[in-house]
Amino acid sequence: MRVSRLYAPTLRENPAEAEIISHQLMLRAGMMHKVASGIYTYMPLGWRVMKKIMDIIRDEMDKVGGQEICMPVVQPAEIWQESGRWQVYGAELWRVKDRHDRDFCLGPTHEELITSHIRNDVRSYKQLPMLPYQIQVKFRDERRPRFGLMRGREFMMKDMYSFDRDEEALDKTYWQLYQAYSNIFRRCGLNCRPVEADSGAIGGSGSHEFMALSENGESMILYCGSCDYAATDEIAAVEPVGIDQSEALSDVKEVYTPDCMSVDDVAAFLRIAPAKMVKTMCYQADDEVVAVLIRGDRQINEIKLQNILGCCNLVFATEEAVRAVGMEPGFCGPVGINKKIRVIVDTEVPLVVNHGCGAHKKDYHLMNVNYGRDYTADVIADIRMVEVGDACPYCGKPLLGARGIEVGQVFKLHTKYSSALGARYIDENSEEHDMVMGCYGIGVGRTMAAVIEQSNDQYGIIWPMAVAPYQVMILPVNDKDEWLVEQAEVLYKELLDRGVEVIIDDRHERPGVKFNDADLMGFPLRVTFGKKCRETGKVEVKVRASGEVIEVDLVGVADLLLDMIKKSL
RNA sequence: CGGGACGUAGCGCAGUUUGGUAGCGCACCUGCCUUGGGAGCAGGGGGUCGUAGGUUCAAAUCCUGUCGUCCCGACCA
Repeated sequence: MRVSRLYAPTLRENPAEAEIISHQLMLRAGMMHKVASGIYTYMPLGWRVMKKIMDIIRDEMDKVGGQEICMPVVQPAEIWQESGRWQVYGAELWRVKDRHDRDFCLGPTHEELITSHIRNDVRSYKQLPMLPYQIQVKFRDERRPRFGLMRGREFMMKDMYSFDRDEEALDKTYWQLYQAYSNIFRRCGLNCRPVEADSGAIGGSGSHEFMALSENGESMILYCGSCDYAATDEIAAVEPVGIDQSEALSDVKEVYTPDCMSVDDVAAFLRIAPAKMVKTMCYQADDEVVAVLIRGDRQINEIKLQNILGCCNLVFATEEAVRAVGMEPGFCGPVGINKKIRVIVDTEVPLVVNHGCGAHKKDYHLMNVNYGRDYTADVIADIRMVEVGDACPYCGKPLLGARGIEVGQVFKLHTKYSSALGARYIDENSEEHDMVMGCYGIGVGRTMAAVIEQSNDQYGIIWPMAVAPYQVMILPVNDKDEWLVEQAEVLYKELLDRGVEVIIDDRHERPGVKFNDADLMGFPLRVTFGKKCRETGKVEVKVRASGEVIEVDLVGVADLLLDMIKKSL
């Protein structure tokens, strides 16, 4: 490629809309254009990177027995109604109608569709496992698209679905994909960490997210510095910590606490630590109101809570709903609570001796309350949001925190979709079983953005060799020097012939402009043809990542470049 | 969906308070000059001021509606 012909409108200044570095650099390097909020055109440089990432993915998918297919973007409503997700999926599901007023949607994911194919095509255990995958555009009408490709409404995603005969086989497939994912992100040059994750609305249990570590990540992860444990803050398990456990139980005392609605108010008013309080929060879980108890200084993890309750909708109960079950908003407590209300208690609460809590009465709290003596729970469970410094659930060492970009996720779906859509097979004994499924996604654009987040400097992008849009840039400093230009052109042709992805900056520009664009676009290797070449026959090879400059004889520079490329792949 | 801000040339912005010929920098085109880190000089092209309506002799500027975009929050395979 010649830069004079390259369709890559570079910008000297950052567009105002871009907040994070990857978004800014992609726009400045002319890799993409915004079309609408969360919808982008990939320009030639951006698309070359996308294709390289996709090829790495294909290679690893094929290695584990995957077979690439391509399913449509538009899907009929029927299969979504069959799985029940037509109702469950909210406004994020982009619904459209055809000219006959029939319902369709733009696929946000393809479990329904692939399962409907497999149920028709696969009947016998002899055909399992089956591992179809695709790299396809997905649509999710996000409430708030953000950060360029990081969270778009239209985005490129690889999704594989596995169909196995039983849990044991699924487990094997799952860990093969887990390993394949580790390979993919390593080959893309990402510093990536798999973490235990919630399986979310897609259902099922057993999931890992692959997190590219980055300050700009949208997810919080907790990990242990001493062992392998790592999890998202959504599910990270925590060990309960006791408070004043040697203290003797005291008698319950009612105290007047005017205008003290929050834990902090009460704790300040009574001069006790918030950790000595227990707060009672009321949630609307589908049709039921539940009371949830947690230590005053802790936060409830609503994902853990929802998983324990097994409900679809979990929201904070309205004041009316709270009053309707006989409680006083702001002064809720577990003692003497309406017996019809389920009480969920965090594992730490029974370990707080002589704690404070609401008295069920406006402007009053109770002191010296104790679990077991004064009240009981329907469920005791870990429903607490993890905090940095909490003990690792495996080895007890303090957990560390980091932010991450979720670039991939592997799920065990079990039989959620196969049973809903009737994907069954016949075993050796002529018995029919639901297939056991898994699904495995990778955000391609997000992976590209994550690479840039992790690999850039003040001058621009620093592409790892494996995903660079071009491996080598040839840069003749002075285009008036015909001899010099000719030497550069000879090398350009030789590299092309030898299969190197090479680009030559043949523009009539001053050197500074060329150097800056080369740095911005981030090509891993740069060969500079300058005065030195005429005087000594040497050119400069500059390594973008390290800044290292090697002076080499023009003769043999192609061999050197091929060698350097090979070593960095 | 709640809160905040912004829509003026491809990009970054000024002009709006106090209505009166639409501007600056970058980019682009021509010429000269320059060629190892976004040079200089001279000339030039490009904008229904998001959009619809209203007030006014006169609207980028004031009023109303509407659309879009971004940020914070809520939400999220």
